[in-house]
Amino acid sequence: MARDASAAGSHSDPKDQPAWDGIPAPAVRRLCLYLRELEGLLARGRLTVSSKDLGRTLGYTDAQVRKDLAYFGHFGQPGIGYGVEELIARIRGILGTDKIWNVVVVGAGNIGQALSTYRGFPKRGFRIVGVFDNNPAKVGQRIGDPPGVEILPLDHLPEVVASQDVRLGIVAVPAEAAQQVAEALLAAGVKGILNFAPASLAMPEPVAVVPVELSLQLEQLAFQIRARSTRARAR
Amino acid sequence: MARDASAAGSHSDPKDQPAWDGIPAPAVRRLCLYLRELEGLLARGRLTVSSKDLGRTLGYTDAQVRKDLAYFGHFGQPGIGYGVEELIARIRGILGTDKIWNVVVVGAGNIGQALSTYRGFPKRGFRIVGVFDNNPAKVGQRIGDPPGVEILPLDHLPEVVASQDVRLGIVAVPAEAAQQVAEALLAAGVKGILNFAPASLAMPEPVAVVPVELSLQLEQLAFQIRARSTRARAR
DNA sequence: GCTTGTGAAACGTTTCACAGCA
DNA sequence: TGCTGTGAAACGTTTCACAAGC
Repeated sequence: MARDASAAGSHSDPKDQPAWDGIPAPAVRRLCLYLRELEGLLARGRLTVSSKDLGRTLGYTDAQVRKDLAYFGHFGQPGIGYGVEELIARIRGILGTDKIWNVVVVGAGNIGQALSTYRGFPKRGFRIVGVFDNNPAKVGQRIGDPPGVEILPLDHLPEVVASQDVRLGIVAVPAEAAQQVAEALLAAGVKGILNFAPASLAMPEPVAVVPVELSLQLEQLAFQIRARSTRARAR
Repeated sequence: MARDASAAGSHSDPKDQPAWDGIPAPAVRRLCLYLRELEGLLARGRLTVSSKDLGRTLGYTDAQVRKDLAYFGHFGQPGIGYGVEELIARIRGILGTDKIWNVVVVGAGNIGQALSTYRGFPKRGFRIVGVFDNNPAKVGQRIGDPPGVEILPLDHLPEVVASQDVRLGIVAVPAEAAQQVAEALLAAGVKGILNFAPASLAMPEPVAVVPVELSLQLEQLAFQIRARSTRARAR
């Protein structure tokens, strides 16, 4: 199916798009998980790790781990394994998170505010440099404790995106406003959108959209649980 | 790879596990998206929809839509398409969201509180019936405006889960506490966990875990954007 | 005409199995 | 011996193409 710039919902999320440049999307996903695992190992003083050890806690086979890493180069030593510290640096380099990414959040409701102050982001190389909302009651307020970023009206978006080289945006507005907000982000020059709104965003190709709608996740969990209990009943 | 009850991180999320009862996980994911799309169509007064129309806005082919639906039965009429209202009911039945699911949230930090008051959940059949936190400063407070559920200490978890038939739990605590909290949920009888903590949860088979760590999503988006620009540069 | 449902082909990903190396 | 990296096989999912139905 064509996904050209004129197409309506290109909805290009990592689970749909099979691969970027020959790298399977699931492999990229796992890379992020390996990174988290490796950081834990490093904290515990581990110097090297085998593909088997790295995969075990995550529930993957050793072959899977090796294939995933081999897409990007030869990082391991036969008989030894992978150097924990080196592999962390390599994966960060692959993901691009060895440098800081500036991010804007649109929507200062509960979710937007929670994301804006989420401590996990800075730890991983993402910095929230702007929070936007058109609600006059919210504009001007500062988010967080201690107060941090000021909530700005949406028309300041282009300025902030341009001046701070922002490439990522988070949409945390109601479904009705989502498309419009996404278009504003696109126009401002953002290259990727994390979408928390319960709506499909129609975006032209150059913008990547990852839908993280929260109900969606619960729905899948619900199906999974029911499938299991049904299976159990069938036995 | 064996994923038996004794294995460490079984980490059984929908993108890893290829299928439940022969249904591909991606198909279930898309089912949730179709549902959202159909609700929009219903609101706009549409009575029937073809697989082509339903797929278009989401970026899927007509064949994909038909195959996904065909896993569960014959809902369409040749020459006509699918009845919007009927299909909504069918998909809800498949996902199990035609009935209300009670959910508990553990962790009353920013994310936990935002989730506890998220309006999208009740609309989709999920009701938050308990919020837990061991921080004495938080226990006893009521979340939301107007004030709703009271924050309870973790030792009330088993009682609430049992009395309200809770099958789903959301983990919104720091990484260090995540495994312990997950075990408490398991012990209380929860069947599925949505994990917002940046840690892999080791859970025995009967519990399904969906990791939704927020940094993970941004990391994948970052890789995607870089892959695109690299590709563009290579041309 | 248009649309569904579905076998069969095409495609992509994961697993296997082993050569090569520390 | 233990481990990586990798072709080849196995597996699963998506796309194609068309018979059957409205």
